Amino acid sequence: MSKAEQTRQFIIESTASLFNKNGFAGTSLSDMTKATGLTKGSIYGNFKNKEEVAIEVFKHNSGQLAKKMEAAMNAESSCYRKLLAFTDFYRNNWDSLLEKGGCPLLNSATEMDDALPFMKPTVQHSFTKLSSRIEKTIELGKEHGEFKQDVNSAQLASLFIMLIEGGILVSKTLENRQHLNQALDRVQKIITAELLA
Amino acid sequence: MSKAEQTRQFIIESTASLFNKNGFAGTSLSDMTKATGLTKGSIYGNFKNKEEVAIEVFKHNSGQLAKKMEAAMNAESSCYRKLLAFTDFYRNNWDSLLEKGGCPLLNSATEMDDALPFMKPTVQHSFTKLSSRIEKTIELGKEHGEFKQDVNSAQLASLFIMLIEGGILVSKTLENRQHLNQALDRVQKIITAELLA
DNA sequence: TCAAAAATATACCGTTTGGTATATTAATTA
DNA sequence: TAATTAATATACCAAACGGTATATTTTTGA
Repeated sequence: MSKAEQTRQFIIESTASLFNKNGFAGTSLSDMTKATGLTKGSIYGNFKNKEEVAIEVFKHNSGQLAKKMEAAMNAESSCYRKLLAFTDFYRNNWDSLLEKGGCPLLNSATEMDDALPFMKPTVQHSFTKLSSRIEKTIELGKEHGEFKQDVNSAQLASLFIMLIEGGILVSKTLENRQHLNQALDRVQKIITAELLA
Repeated sequence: MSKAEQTRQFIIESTASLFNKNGFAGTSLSDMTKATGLTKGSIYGNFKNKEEVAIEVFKHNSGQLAKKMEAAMNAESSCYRKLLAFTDFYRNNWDSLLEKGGCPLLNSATEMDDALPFMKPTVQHSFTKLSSRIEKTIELGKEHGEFKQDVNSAQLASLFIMLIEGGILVSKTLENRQHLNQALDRVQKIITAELLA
């Protein structure tokens, strides 16, 4: 990794929670120089502009989350337990998620859709990737005979994500993780009641 | 209504979708003067600062929504149908909600929690109010013998809101209202399957 | 180790930011 | 209708904004 690549990565990591917490409009270049200890010249030597940093930061934030989740799911063998690992992932990482400013998908999607057109494709892709990851797990479970054959995998995946993101929103807003836990319980209930063969 | 009160209301209404779409940090005073046709002097003659406008705009946005929803629910007599009116409210008003920049609770909650402490109590109150409105309808249904006695009203209300807000988020992000519709279908399914006596 | 290239810092640019003191206009009421 | 008060516009402020040209320092590879 060249020096420039190192610095790029350093800038991304140093401003990761800054952008996730305060958003694009709420994060200034002086915030970024403070967080990195670098100067504007250095940042602009490694990135085209603030937009590029924000996109890379979002990719980093959502990528880190996806990587951790992937590891948790891969540690399980059955598809049923993979899905449980998916829901438990949010239970087990709630505190660290809060520290970093919450779910980057939720945060960026909210600011992006009306105000940051340059972010839209990236955020959409991130959502689709998470959704299809769950969908494929359900599909595989169907092939293995673990799950019922007549369920709509895509719809269930989307439903789980809506429940969980809604749970994160309410729990964060009301500062009470019980709401998210209830949403996760409900997802697990749906898995056992409607998915298991 | 005095001239000042009229102007106050005019400023709030003129900047309502501006704040809902672009957020607090993404809305500048020049955006506000453009939207109102008024000058900074006039705005600051009627409001203490930008924060006060943002708070009043949020109250207006969420209040309008609550008022419409209240009307839809009050038009029904049975609690079961009141809850259906609640879910159908989002189906019937999706387009107009999109025009205005989406759900103000969702938008403000996301920007508020890490970046806008002055907004926190107001947004929290708005969430609680919506939740207790649903909770009370369920409680009333229990009293009337419409609903099962052993359900947890507060938990169900919170669950419905999480599902719907998550549905709004995903539908808006992926520009496909099917997701929200599915979330609403699920809420209605829960009502008939778990709530109806 | 030394020159070429790459990375970082400095110092600046014009513009916009949120906010305010004061002047002007419009509304109210005696 | 005239005097008073209230509402709005004008003109300004210092600070911060995103961004850049250039100088300086570090890496890098020969």
